[in-house]
Amino acid sequence: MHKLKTPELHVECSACPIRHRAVCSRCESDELSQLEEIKYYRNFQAGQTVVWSDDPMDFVGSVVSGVATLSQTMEDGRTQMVGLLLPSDFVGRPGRRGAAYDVTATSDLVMCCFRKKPFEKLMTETPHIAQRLLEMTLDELDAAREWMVVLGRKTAREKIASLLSIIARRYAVLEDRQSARSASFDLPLTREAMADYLGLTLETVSRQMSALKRDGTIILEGKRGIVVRDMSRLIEEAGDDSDGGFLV
Amino acid sequence: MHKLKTPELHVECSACPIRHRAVCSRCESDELSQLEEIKYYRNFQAGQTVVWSDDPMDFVGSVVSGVATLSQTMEDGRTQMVGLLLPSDFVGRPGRRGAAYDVTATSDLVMCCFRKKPFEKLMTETPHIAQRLLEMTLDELDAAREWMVVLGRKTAREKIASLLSIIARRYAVLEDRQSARSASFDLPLTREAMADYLGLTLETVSRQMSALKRDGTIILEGKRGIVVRDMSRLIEEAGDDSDGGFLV
DNA sequence: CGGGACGTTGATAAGTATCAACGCCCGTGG
DNA sequence: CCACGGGCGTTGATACTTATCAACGTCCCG
Repeated sequence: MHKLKTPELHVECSACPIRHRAVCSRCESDELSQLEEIKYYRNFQAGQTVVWSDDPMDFVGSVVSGVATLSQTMEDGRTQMVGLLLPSDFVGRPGRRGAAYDVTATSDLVMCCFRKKPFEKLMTETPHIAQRLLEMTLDELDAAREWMVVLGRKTAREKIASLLSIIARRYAVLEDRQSARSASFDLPLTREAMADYLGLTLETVSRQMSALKRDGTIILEGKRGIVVRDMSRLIEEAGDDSDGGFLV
Repeated sequence: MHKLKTPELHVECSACPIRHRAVCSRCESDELSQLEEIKYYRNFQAGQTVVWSDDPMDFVGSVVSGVATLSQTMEDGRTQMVGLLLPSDFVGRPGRRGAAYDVTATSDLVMCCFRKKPFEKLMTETPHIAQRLLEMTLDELDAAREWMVVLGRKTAREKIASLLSIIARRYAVLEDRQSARSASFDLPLTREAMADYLGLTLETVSRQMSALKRDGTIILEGKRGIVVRDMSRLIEEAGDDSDGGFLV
């Protein structure tokens, strides 16, 4: 499907693109060099599975570039995505043996991994890592709860608008363009993946995307390209009282 | 509505019913006595609001007894419950000024509170508290994600069965009766609160409760009393592949 | 006795899922 | 080089689940 990229063998932490957002962001240079010793990079192609739910997982790590999803599948095949992992997001849980969810790369993906045992040891020794991990986990908990509102109470149209504005917001933060009125980005998800995220069918996703396009809220450029002329309008469509961090 | 109970003025941490489950569970006796100094109890009547979303919140704390809910309300009044707080659960986020959600007592409630500033200071000094808080937050994140599957992919009947089995499980854990085949408990929620938790209307909740009763999966004793003769049957109705921790 | 909170049940409407057909794009192999 | 096929997306017709609107019942308290 895609060509195999040559893995980047090793990047200095100090030159790392997620240096000041990831789990290591609070570390001093000596702590960083300890991490440097136990870290290694892994590359995944779009579509590849990083780990399967319940498989033993002997590492934790950060997304350096690309996008991955966390999802859970019921016995009969219904699946629900429970997390979207963008650069700087953390994967894996210290103190647990197996993975709790399927982790799948939806684009080519680079991860910075730490073997779990040494990472756990480091965590008990360097509070800066544990502190940052707590902070990130609390943020993820907030995001999960925000998503519960989307899943439980929003209409299909609002769900789509919510997903688009969350992705736009997260890219804006990563690229430091948070105050822009407009946004354009490539959707890192197929219609089916969007459906799994939103608790809808792919047909409903497709129809609502068409509807938002017809109404001029978004412009579609090819299958994946999204242009949002007016973020505040999209946020309005999402039915949020909060502006989602835009235009504060 | 209910009589005001005389507050328990002070309980020794060592005699506290949630001593070994709450955020303090890892603490040594000297750490416990530091917590003892900054703690105070607050009582709430059923129906009372503990804090409103976005209100300043100068404390964090643990539920000692009773039940509370975390919920979020959209501009137009739609509300979604995003958490159910049972004894030993933690409320509030260190490092944030305002509350993120409405916290409401759904039964008479006793909370063990810590003023936020001293608690945050203590957290940086005693890793046992931060460690336990990280662990609890990761558990909550898992619970939130499990709930996303319920909200996004389950039918009304499965949602009701899921809620009942989660409540049964949590009570069983609190009371150390985890391996019982049957369970009976009082629902700490009205039909409307259940609906807000499940992303349904109260009418649908009522109908599905009646259906589960008609089919013999549950027995209703009055409005709130629930008897589950066979937990495995309820879990089957919930559509879970995991048994939710029962009958392992 | 009246009123209000809570719960149940019924009739109907609305939103979304399901089943099905079709279009586009791109890579592969004859 | 072109035809084929598969992955992905769109659109339509219809079915089904759940929401909405409404009536009524029960219990408890003033």
